[in-house]
Amino acid sequence: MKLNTKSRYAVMALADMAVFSNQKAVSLRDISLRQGISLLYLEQIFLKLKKNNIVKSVRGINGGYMLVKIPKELKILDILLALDQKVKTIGCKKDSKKSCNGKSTKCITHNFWDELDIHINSFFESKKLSDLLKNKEVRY
Amino acid sequence: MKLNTKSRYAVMALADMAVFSNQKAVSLRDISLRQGISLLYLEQIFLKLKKNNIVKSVRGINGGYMLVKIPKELKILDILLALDQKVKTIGCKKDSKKSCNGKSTKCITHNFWDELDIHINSFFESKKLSDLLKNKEVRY
DNA sequence: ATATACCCGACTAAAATAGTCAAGTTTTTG
DNA sequence: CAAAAACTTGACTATTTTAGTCGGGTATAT
Repeated sequence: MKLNTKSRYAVMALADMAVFSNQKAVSLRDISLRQGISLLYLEQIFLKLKKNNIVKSVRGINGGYMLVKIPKELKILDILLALDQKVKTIGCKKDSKKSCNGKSTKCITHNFWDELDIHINSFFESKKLSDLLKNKEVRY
Repeated sequence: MKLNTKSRYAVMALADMAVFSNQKAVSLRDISLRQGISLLYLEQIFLKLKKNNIVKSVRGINGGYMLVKIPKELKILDILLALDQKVKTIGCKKDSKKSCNGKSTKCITHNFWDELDIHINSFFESKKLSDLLKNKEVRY
């Protein structure tokens, strides 16, 4: 039950941007240095964030990325969805051969997993990027 | 963000037992047939459930497994822990080279992941095996 | 006796993960 | 204009994890 590094790095990087951008574009190079994330990997991640309209890019020297929304309005869920990290704790398609068929005693647990997904989803839905920055233990 | 099949099958199998055992041991063969889970895989799963005192075994003909606790008292969390499915959504050890170090802006998000873990954990902690059986849509 | 069912460690194929690499394009600044 | 900074994109790959299987046990009811 792990979140993958792409999602984690995405959230870290966006939090970094929220802290360090002052209405200016933040370069991946800077994020890479501050957060210790491979630049090449960040590029891959930001490609998706851009496609999903989480960030916008500024090309050329002094370019970089900017948040499309203010941190207070950016849901963590939207970040995860941008990286295809659907919160679906089991892959139980109705008509797949490899999984339960929804009938009889098979999938007794079906509704339980749905509840779990809702529980987790609602957490990510309720949390905004700005919520991460309130953290007392963080030093800038 | 997926639960592995071992954990899922464990919960399914135990729910099956709760439904079909009448104070009698339930054989893995029966569970395997009803739930469509490989017998060999079930054996591996039940080995762990037994080691962690979730079930007890009865050997020989007419043998099988029995729940140690009644479904109302068996937490889903205990089942997951038996299969090493710790709810730890990121692997962020303090002194690992591969992860954040807890200092400075690195791991801005640290506390957030902790919160997430707590959120999910408390779900599994609050749910009992008996909660799965109330499901209207299940037909026996 | 013998069939049924638990016991247990080792093994493996396939998929997912966590990146890297190469070869660009765009834009600013000197 | 040239050069450098920084975004763009698809393809590639090593490692790890997952989802099992296999083989050879042991215990016990009938």
